[in-house]
Amino acid sequence: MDIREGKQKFIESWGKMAGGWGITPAMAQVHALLLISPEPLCADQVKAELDISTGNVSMNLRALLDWGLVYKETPPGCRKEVYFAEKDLWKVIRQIIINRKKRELEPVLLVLDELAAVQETCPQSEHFCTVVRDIRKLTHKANQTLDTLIKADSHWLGGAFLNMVR
Amino acid sequence: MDIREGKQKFIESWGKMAGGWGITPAMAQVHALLLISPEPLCADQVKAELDISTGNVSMNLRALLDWGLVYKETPPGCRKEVYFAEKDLWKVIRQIIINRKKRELEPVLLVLDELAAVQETCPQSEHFCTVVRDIRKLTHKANQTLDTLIKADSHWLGGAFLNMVR
DNA sequence: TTTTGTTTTCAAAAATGACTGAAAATATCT
DNA sequence: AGATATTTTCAGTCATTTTTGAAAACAAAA
Repeated sequence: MDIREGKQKFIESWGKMAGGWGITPAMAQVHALLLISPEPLCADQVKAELDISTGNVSMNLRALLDWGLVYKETPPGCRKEVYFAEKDLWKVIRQIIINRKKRELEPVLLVLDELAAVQETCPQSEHFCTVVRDIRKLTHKANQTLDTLIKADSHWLGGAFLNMVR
Repeated sequence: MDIREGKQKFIESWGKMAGGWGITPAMAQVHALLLISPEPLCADQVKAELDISTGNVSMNLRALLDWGLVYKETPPGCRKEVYFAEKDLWKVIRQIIINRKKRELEPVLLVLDELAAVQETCPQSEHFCTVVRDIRKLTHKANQTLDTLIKADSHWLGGAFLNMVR
């Protein structure tokens, strides 16, 4: 397999995995392209390589910057801005965790806290409260665990996983 | 907050979280309903409670059975089949991990293994191979970790998370 | 300040994915 | 077997999400 084919396949696969991680295909492709590019790229180059529209490139570069997965630099004496990806995978994962936690876990946490106010007045509500309590406990625990992971440094993060495997 | 309002809110929230977990809204709603129902329900009751079509109920109950999140029972002397959810949350999470791993992680693993065949013949391909190698290592590690989690019993699973938090 | 090159915004179009409804298949009961 | 109740399937419709493209905003250079 040569490098051109490899790049293409990589970008395509990264895009496919995206759905499951709360990332749009285009965003994932831009990220993949920047990940494997040794040099920073400008918006135009990204557009050309991936064959997606100017607006799409702009929006997704912005999103990746917001997510903390990509950085931007303005070379002196040059009008274009260039972008490059965070290459430390643990940092990448951490950023993804942070974003998904905020987007998905925390809203649920809020609702579960609200639901704790339901009174147990009948067999049905008793069962409901038991289930909600269980989920609430677990969700809070997951939330704490993620907070710890987020604060931990990359070395420790890898180590923790390794420990679980052993 | 009374039980009716609580149920509704719970089902709605569960549906919202669904997107991020590779589950359709309707599937999540059916699951939520069965989770908080003290008694098993038949397809018709699910349809009535959630106000979704017969076909949708059927497809999603089937999917939940496939995922191992819901069980089915045929009460003797009765024509309808009734469904009830797995209530042990660790089992639920384990099933979700199993399914998502199969659907999302394993295909990527395959591609990465293929990409290992790219030759390092230029600076660009050298960088490409480095990135792919890193991702590949990490992905395999994640895969192993998940395998361990899946095999572990519920008690240990909770314990492992607890340890990480500490 | 004007020109020129670049990025952002956003309404509309396209693509994707989920849901419906009715017909077909299956299962149960008499 | 025939009648009836239940479940499954799937093509078509509908809703949501993503992408486009062109105009507006912005920024640097002249």
